Amino acid sequence: MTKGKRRGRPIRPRPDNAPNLEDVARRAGTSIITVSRALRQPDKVRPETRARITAAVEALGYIPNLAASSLVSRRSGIIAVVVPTLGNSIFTDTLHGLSDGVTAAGRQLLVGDTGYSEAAEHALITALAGRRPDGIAIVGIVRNLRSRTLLSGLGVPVVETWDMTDDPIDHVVGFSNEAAGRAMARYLIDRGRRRLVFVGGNDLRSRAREAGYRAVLQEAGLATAAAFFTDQSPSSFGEGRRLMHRISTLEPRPDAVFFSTDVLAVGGIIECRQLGIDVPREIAIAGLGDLEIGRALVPALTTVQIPSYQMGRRAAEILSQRLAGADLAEKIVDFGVNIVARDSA
Amino acid sequence: MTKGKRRGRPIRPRPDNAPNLEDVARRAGTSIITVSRALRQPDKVRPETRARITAAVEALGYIPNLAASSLVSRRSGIIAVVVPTLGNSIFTDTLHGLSDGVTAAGRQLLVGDTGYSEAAEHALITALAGRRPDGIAIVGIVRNLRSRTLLSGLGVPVVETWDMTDDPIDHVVGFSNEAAGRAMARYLIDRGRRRLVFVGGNDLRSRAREAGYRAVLQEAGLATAAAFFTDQSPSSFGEGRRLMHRISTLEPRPDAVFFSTDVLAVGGIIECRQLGIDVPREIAIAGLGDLEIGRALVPALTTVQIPSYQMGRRAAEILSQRLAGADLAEKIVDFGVNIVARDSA
DNA sequence: GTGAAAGCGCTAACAA
DNA sequence: TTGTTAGCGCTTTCAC
Repeated sequence: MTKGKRRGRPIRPRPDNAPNLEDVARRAGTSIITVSRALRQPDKVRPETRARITAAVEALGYIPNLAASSLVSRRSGIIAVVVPTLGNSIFTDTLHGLSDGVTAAGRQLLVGDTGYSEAAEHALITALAGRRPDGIAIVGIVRNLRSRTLLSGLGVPVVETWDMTDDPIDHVVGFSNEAAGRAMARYLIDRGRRRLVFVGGNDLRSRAREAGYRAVLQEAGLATAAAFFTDQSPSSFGEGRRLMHRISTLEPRPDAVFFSTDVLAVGGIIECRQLGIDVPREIAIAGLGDLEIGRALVPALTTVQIPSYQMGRRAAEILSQRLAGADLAEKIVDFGVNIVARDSA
Repeated sequence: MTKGKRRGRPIRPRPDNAPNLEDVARRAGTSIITVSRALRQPDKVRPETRARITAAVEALGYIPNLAASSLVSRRSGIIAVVVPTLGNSIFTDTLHGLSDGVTAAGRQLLVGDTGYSEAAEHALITALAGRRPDGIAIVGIVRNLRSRTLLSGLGVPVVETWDMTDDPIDHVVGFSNEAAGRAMARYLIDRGRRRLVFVGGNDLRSRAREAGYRAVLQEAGLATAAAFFTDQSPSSFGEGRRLMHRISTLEPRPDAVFFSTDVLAVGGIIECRQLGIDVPREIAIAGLGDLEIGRALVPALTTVQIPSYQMGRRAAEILSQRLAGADLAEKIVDFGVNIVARDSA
C-alpha cells in the first residue's frame, strides 16, 4: 500500500512533514511492523535488520508518534498531575518528586493547577482525562463528589497526597494536618507555654491544623487559642510579619505562636527581632513545612516536617507498581508527623 | 458498521470501558460525525439534535479521546515545557505563568526537567516531541546543536526563556544575565564600593552574571572581583551563610558582595548579622531574583528583579498567537534588567 | 443540517 | 524472524 494513497479516491499527501514508520520501513527495506518491533523489542529483530532500521531512524530523525501508539495500545505513558497552585514551592516539591519517580519509567507528566477552585479542579480533571493518562496524582484530597466519581470511573490508579483520609479514591500518600496541629500544640505545652496563638490560612489543610491545635489546648484545660487568619495563598513572609506585629500587641502577650506555614513563621521571627522580642524566651515561634530557610535562620525555626518531595516520589512509585500489575493492599500511606525541634520554640 | 466487529473475522470487544463517539451517537440516535460536530461546533448542529447529544454525553460520562483527535487533526493541544529543575521556585514561577497563559486557550502542559544535563535535555526533548506538541517552551537557552536542530525541525513554535541570545531557535523571552551582572557592579561602584566580591554557581546563567560583573570592574579600573562558587543547584540559604563566613575572613575585607541568587544573598545577610557585621555600612549585600523573602528581611535585600512569572506568561502568549496564525516579527523579547534598591546595598 | 467513507500512525493478533 | 490484516477513536472531505 502506497503512502498517502489507498483503494479509494486519492487523498492529498500528508501535510505533516514528520517521517512515520512507513518512511523508515521503506528506507530500511523492511515492513513497518518490523520497525515498530525493532524500536520496542530490539531483541526480537535480527541484529542485521535492526542495524538498517537504526540507521534509517537516525537518518530521517524519526520520532514515534505517541498519540497513535497510545490510541492503539491503550497506554499513554502519561501521568496526570493536579496541583492547587504552581506558585507555591511546597507543592512543586511534590511535583519534583513525581517527576523524578515517573521519568525513570519513561512516563511523562501532564500538569495543571486549579487555583484552589473546585470548579476549576473538575474541569481540569475532565480535560486531563481526555488524554487517557495511565495514572493520576493529586495534591490534596478531592472533596467534590462528581470529581471523585469521575476519577474512580477512569479505571486507572489514582493517588491523593498532602492530606489524610480514611476513604481515598484509590490511594492516599500524606499526613494528617490535624495530627500536625495536635503535635505542635503538645510540643509547645510540654515546653511550658500556656498562652498559645494559631495563625493560618483559610484553606482546608490549614483549618485542619487549627482544629488539632485547639483540640489539644482544650484537653489540656488551657484557654482557647487566639487565631489569626490570612487570605493570602500562598502566604508570604511579609504577611507573617504583619500578623506577628498584631499579635505582639495582645494583652496579655502570648508566649507561643504556631504559624500554619514556615513562610509565615519566618516572617514572625523577623518581626520579633525587629520589635526586640526575644525568641524563644519571650515568645516561642513554630511553623510547618521545614523549609530550608528555617534551618538557616537565627534563631533556627522549630517546625513540623513535611516530606513534600518524598510524598511525590512515593506517589510515583505507587503508580508505577500499579501499572506494573501490582495489586497493592496498602491503600493508605501516612507519613506521620515529625516535629523538628530547633531554637525558636 | 457495528462497534467492535467489522467485515473480517470478529475481534474481541473493546477492552476499554470508556464510551466513545459511537456509543454517544447510538444513544442519541444520530451519527458519530454529528456528535463530533455538536461538541466542537455546536452552532452547526440543530438545537434539537444537540440536546439529545448533550444528554447522551452526560448520561454516559463521555470524554473525548484526545489521542485520537490529535492523531487525525494534527493538533495535540499540548505545550511541552522543559525546565532545568522543578526544585527551584524561581523556575516553577515561570511554569506558573505558562500554566496561566496556556490554559485559557484550553491547552495543557507536558512538563519535564533535565537536572541541568544536556544529555537529559536532549532525551527529554525527544520524548516530548513524540507527543507532537503544538508548541514548546524552554527555561533556558538550548546550547546543544543537535537539540536545536531537532527543535527547529519540529515545525512548531518554540520559545526559549530566562536568558538572552541573538540567535534564538525561534523566539526568546528573557533578560541578559550578563547585563544583570553589569548593572549590579555599576550600582555598587556608584555607591562607593571598591572591594567587590562575586558569589555564584557553576551554571551558565551564573557565569554570565559573573562575566558582566567583572567586565564593569575592569572598565572602572578596580581590582578583579574575588569569586566564590557553589556546586549546589539549586543554591541554599545555608550555603549562602557558609560562603559569607569565608568571605568575612578575607583581608582586606570586601565592602560589597553580589550573590548570584537571592537565596544565597539572604544567607549572606543572616550570617553577617550573626557575625556582627553591619549591612550595608561595613559590607553591602546584593542578590538576584527579587524573592519575597528579600523584601521582608531586615535589612531588606537589594536585588536584580527577575520577572519569572511574567516570562512564562509572555512565552505562553507568544505561543498562543503563533498557534492562532500570527507571524510575529519580534523574535526577541528582552525584559531588561531592573535593580531594586533596598537597604542592604 | 446530516452523513458515509477514508485514513491519521501506530500495535495486537495471527499467520507464514 | 518477519509480515499481513484489522482497527484504536477520531476528524476531514465530500456528497446529499
